[in-house]
Amino acid sequence: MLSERRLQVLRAIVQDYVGTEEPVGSKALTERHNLGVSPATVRNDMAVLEDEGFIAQPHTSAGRIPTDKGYRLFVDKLAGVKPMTAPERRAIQNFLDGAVDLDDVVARTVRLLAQLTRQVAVVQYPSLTRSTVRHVELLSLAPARVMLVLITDTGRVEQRMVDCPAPFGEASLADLRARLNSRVAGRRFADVPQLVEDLPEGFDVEDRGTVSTVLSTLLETLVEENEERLMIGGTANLTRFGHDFPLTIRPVLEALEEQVVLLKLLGEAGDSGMTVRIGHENAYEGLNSTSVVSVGYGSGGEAVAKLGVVGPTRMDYPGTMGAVRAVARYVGQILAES
Amino acid sequence: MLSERRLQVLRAIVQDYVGTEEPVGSKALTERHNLGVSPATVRNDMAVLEDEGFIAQPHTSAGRIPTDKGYRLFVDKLAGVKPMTAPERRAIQNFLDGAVDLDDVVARTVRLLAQLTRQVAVVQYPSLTRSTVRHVELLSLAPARVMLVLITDTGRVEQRMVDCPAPFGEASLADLRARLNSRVAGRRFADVPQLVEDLPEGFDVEDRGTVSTVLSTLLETLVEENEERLMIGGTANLTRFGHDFPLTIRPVLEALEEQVVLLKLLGEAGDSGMTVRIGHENAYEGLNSTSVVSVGYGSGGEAVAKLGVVGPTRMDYPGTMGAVRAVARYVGQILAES
DNA sequence: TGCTGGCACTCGGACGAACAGAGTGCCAGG
DNA sequence: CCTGGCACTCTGTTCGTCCGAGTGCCAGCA
Repeated sequence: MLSERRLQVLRAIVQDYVGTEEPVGSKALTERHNLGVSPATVRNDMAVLEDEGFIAQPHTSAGRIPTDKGYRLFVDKLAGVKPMTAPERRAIQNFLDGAVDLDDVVARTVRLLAQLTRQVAVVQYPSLTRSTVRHVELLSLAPARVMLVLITDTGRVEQRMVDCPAPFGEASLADLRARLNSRVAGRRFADVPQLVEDLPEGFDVEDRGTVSTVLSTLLETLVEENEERLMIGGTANLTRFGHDFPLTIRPVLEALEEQVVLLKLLGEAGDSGMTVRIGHENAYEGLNSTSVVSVGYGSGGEAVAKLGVVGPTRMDYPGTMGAVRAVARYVGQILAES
Repeated sequence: MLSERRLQVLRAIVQDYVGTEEPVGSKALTERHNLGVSPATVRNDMAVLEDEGFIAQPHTSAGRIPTDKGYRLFVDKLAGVKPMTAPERRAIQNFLDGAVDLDDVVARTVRLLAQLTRQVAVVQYPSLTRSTVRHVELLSLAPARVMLVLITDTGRVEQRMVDCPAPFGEASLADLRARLNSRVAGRRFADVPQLVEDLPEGFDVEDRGTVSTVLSTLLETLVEENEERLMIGGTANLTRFGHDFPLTIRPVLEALEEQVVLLKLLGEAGDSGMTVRIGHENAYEGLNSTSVVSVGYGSGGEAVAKLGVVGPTRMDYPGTMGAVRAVARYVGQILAES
């Protein structure tokens, strides 16, 4: 176990490095933080911290920088979550309150997060499978052509075209619409498959094919692959990283373009509470020099999706965590109201 | 007027510079292109081209690079549009055919364009005001709460919550839905305002307030500001630009984040045919060292939106234009089918 | 046992000189 | 009007030198 002072030294190193972006030496440390001991003592502590793997030197005769392990300890034990100030909270609320629909909420959230944290923001759309059905609408566009529109309690809307095997009358359509809604309205999407399983049986033989087609299209839209969407923003903040660019920024941009990667990233994060994944803790290689701070958000107590930011491992963790938490909270409120 | 050979020299300079990313000198030119004259002659031609402002040298004793004006001449007079090969065309079609809904079409188009051109792709959603109404749906969520869902012929769906001034019965809602659709279905969005103007008059006094509220919400969604959406992709390609990064890439990323800027950019482009804006021809300062190739696309003969790519002025114009044109064509087809 | 001041050592980054190479402009001759 | 030749100008690179920051270690002190 590390002594109290050594932890303080580590904390000081992280804070200074995050601020200056430069390796920090023993002398500078004692000057900026009054640790009450001499540089020599700090050097000894640093040697220990280095042995333990919490810090490293880029080369002999340079200062130390925290390792991923060092950041991990910092986040877990040494730093709290810095709460937003009252004006900041007010600004968040005002900004989000102006949204007109779900797309707008998500877009605003992304911008907000990016601005607050000065990093790349990622916001997942509310998951379909974890939402409840508000309404299913069926529209007849042509005798054998139906449009299926799904609306969730979080305001998300999905639509699909369905080509029917046989013409389908207006009356049958109204019938199907009514029966479908009475079964699934207000229920969780995850339960829909069981709820509609035996629905075709109540219909005339000639309509059953169409009913089944409609239902299977409905179920398809719930498949994981289609259901997850997300929005990102603040990529311009990547240019603040370091000045060793292309190598750093390239794989990050690539990762951000691959929604699959991002979704996996968010998926791996814990389901409740805030998750911080530091450097190599991220499975995806391109993100090995970045940290991801994410948290679930939802209209009720339950999380319907996640949001977070991606930034350099050298980031202001307390501030970032505070911003992420605050934004998630307000987005949840907004969704609950709509 | 420039002699034929001088134009050839300019063409060669553009081609070589695009290929190598390095200033091209007289000797290298005569070696790679058989112009049939000596380097000295080419030098004289270059001096003329430089006087006319088509090329420039970064510093004395370096080769020449094309100026914006040079690229302009190249695009207008010296280069055609390089058509896609048959396999490429097939790949485009296959890739786009798999889309399940409009979001998917747009998302796939962005990816495709980014891959084909290895640049940043921008795709605008079909404009509301230029589309026609397929259906307007009204759903009662609570006694005084209605959800408005707009569906266009291009598959775009918009929804809004409406808080009614008074409770609104299921019967009145059905009535409104029917009357509204009979008036606007199949009509252009741009005409909707006039078409619904006198609609409240047909209703009972107590319902008129609600009807007006619903209608004004409907009209709001058609306002320019909300109606334009777009998607971008391929930002990772920015890292291929030059190696003088941060300065170049930063403002571009910032511009791309600002949808307003992009929309304006696309808006300025000509309405029909392909538009190429080179370097300083772009009004937005951050894009002064980039070129934008854009073209309208649409389900019929008429353009409902635009798509294009943003890349360095030093880009393969014929290839890029070919890809943009081909993709626009196929997207139009897909939209017409759905 | 733990802290401190002192000291020799290492290494990277900055600075400057010298150099090679690419490319130009100009000129005289075909 | 084209060509070969020539002197000139710049840039980028390489190499050596120097400086400073920072370290590790050690002996002394509480």
